[in-house]
Amino acid sequence: MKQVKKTAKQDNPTEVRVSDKSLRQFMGYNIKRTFNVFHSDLAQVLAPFDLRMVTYSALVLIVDNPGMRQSQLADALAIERPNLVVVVDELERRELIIREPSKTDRRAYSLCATLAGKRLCEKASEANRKSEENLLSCLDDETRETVFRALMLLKESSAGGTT
Amino acid sequence: MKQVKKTAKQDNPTEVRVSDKSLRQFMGYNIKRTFNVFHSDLAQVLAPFDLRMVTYSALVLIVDNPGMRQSQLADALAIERPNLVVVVDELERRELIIREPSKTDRRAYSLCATLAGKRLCEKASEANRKSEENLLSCLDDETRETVFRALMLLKESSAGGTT
DNA sequence: AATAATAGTTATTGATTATAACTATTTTAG
DNA sequence: CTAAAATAGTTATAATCAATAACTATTATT
Repeated sequence: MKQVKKTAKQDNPTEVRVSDKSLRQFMGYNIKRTFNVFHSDLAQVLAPFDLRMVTYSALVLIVDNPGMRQSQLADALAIERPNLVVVVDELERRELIIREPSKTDRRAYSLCATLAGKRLCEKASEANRKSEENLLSCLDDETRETVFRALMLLKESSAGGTT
Repeated sequence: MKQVKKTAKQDNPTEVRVSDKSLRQFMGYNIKRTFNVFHSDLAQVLAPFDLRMVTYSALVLIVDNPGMRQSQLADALAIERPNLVVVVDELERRELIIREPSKTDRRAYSLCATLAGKRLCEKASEANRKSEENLLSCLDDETRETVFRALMLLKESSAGGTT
């Protein structure tokens, strides 16, 4: 991550504060900056569990959708199949999930979380909830609900969701 | 959304729709998916101007802050100085900005937009506004304002980013 | 039976992001 | 004033992430 530094040079007229007021008028800019906050926060929250955002998201989806296929997982995560392989490999190596051959299609694997996987998932999600609660503490309940619904509408307005 | 194929396998229980309901409960997840929508939209909007998100953002900041230094720009964009060099190089090569040696500090450059840079910036911003207006059309004015203020609060709650 | 399509994989490339070290200055400390 | 530290911009390089083509083994289509 990037740290903001403060220079000692204050008397120089070119050292005036940088304005991003034009960019702030765009919703996309504000969403990006806000996402950065949530992203770096989540990275810190997940670090103790040795999970990254993508491995965590994958684990949650597998816990919620036992028996799902890798291609479904790739679709849900909006990442390419080849890039998912290493993610699933890691989860399997750590015995958080198992890959068992599908009974009905011998090309495919069924992904299921192990007990350890479910436990880790629950702990990580609980930590995530706590941390988000903290981040969201600056908003009252009604505002949260409004923002929540608005984001749902926005992200589904553009069909598919795949980047 | 992805449609499950109507094949003979439709009766296979593993072919069931994937649920992301656990992830949806997290604001961070919804913000990320929403950002993806805005990001890919912006990429399409900027393509005709031969601008990427980072070159566009840099240009806007330089237009708004004439004489700013590269290190200030890097801070404002939250990217590393070395990675900014190629961005500034490109903007200068295309004669959208000029890099002139600072009068007061011979290590530094003052960045200023050219007339062409200002014009391109204005056109790109106008296209961006139109496109965002379209994306935001699913929200009424009051909701937009609420979301806007909420994002401002959230992104500034965690002290960082653009000063 | 021949052909096309799919699931997962490998290899590879390109883009993005981060780190270390260099130069030319400027600032600070003794 | 001089020596050491800090800063602005740069280069080179490494690490990470995302995208594409092609391969295998199956399954589906005609």
